[in-house]
Amino acid sequence: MSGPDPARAATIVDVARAAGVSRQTVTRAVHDMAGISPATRARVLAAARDLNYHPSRFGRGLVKPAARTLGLLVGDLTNPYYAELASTVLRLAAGRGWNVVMAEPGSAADLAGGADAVVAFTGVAFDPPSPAAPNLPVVEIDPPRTHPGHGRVEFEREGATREAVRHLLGRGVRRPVVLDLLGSTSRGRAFVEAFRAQGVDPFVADRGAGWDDVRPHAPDAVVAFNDLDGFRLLRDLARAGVAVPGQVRVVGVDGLGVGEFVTPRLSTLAIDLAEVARSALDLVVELRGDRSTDRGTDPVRVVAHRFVARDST
Amino acid sequence: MSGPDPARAATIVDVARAAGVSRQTVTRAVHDMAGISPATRARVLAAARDLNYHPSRFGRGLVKPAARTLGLLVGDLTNPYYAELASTVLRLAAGRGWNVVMAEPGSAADLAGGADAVVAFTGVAFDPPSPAAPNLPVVEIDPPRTHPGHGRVEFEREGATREAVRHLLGRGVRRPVVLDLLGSTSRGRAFVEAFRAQGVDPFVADRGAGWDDVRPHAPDAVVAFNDLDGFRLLRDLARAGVAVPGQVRVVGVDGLGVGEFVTPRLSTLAIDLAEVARSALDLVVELRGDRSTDRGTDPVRVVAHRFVARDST
DNA sequence: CTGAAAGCGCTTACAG
DNA sequence: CTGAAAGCGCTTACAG
Repeated sequence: MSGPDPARAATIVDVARAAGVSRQTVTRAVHDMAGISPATRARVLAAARDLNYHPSRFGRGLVKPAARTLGLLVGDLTNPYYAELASTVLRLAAGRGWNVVMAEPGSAADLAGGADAVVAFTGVAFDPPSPAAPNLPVVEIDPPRTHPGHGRVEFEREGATREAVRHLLGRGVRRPVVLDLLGSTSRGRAFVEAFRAQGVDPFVADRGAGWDDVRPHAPDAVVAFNDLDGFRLLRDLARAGVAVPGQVRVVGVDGLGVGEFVTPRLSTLAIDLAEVARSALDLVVELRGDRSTDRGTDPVRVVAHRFVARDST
Repeated sequence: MSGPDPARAATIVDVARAAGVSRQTVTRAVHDMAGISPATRARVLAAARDLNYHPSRFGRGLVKPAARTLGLLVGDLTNPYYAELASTVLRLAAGRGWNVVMAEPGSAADLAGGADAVVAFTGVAFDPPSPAAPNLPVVEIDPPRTHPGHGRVEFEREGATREAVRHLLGRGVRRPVVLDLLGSTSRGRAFVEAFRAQGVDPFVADRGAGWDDVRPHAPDAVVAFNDLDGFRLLRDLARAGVAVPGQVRVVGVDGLGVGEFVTPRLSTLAIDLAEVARSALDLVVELRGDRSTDRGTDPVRVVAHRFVARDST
């Protein structure tokens, strides 16, 4: 009684043996192909069931054209900003016949192993396991620093930031506070510079600062790090009995759709995430085709923010 | 001059030939293994670069243990409800060593081909390509109907719904409107039954109905189809100058975190999506191990909603 | 440090 | 209607 090792997963050969047929007859049954008698098909399918047979993706992929797989590394899906980008990428990728394997930062290593190309949008730099995945096309969205060989979708913030600043100044703002990550990100720097260019020196506090931390500076405007932070600030101001935009004006960054539903509706720097997704996928295709000669300059696309004035300013 | 077909992607053999070495030496170079001279490694890597060589996931997967792949089919990621579930599944799956390939409904066919198991959470039933993926473990979350052989995570709504109804009735509600998908879903039916059990017959309108459509019924409460719809309704009521909860009380369904930030804060039926995700992954594991004998009853987990009373009721 | 051989699990012609 | 053979692209022992 030396049957097949039960610890080992059943293969097509096990099924063939159990059904008393050849391997290709199993293939025919499983794929519902022509040229097989109903009786044989039933017998094979029963054997497959009994053995809990799962066809191997790898064996199959090796021998017939399979969908390309795009690795999508995306910061916290819980933030609608990332979720919306992911949603668009999913739709676009499906349209182009790609599968998408997703991960949030931390499980990046596996991602590179299972993907034919990677798009990363996390706020931190992405370093693929270099030699194990040679020539892996990587596109980073709004990366904190450039990485030679990677494609980039860059965000143009200056124009919209200047517009937001003009908007605030035109409404009498003189004591703005900019909330930014310690160490300062490009979004925070853009606001600080735009204010200074207009002769106003903003106070910069850490992103984590709440209204209580900021209040001593007697601000008449606060630039939140992103919309989600802006929502929280709006709530805290309401609780503290501070009128928005009457006493304090608030601006967010990201352009979340739900900003329409908070009170007051949050003004924000929005970006077209569908365009971002489209640009990223274009770059992936471009990088794949690259013969890796003349890689003098890395491919780049630029997408611009726009200022959306709602009720909070 | 009959070089390799340029249309065909380069394989390990092409690289070996170009570098003048054997296949396994290419493997050594690419995986940064010991037992290869620096000079050889450099030569191989250069050849890989020149030929734009991408190792085949399939060839590799066939021969060494690879991460399992979970297919996650999820309705519109743009809804934070689905996004939060996806986020949890991603985290949990990564912790268990699984990759996750995601899709939104429509590209389901490819999903089944590239995954070792599927979790579906879409609001519609999921039908995998049956014979081509025999024994594919499938778990559906809150499916509209049962499918023999599929695992299910079911939502228990009755308790929380009764609680919400008691809450409303206790505040004087007598003319509630329930917004539901035409054809009625379990969430809508649960509300209707709970109201009737208390001697109140609610008016049922289609989910798409706006405040203008509902107003003629002079409702003193509206049960929205989900939180997102509830946000919209809240906005429309504010514009129409209707006081919430003073004149009309509003309840949502889903328990979105952002419900904390709209005005008034939206009362809702919440569900612990982390628990839902955990249950689904447990079922996947259970189904994979199943020897497909004694499949008398399909595995099921039940997760209960709870009523979260905020300011809109 | 390097290579010849075997084999992973499947499908695609081809023969009968 | 069914099966024997070849081959997809890779890695893992094993030999030198």
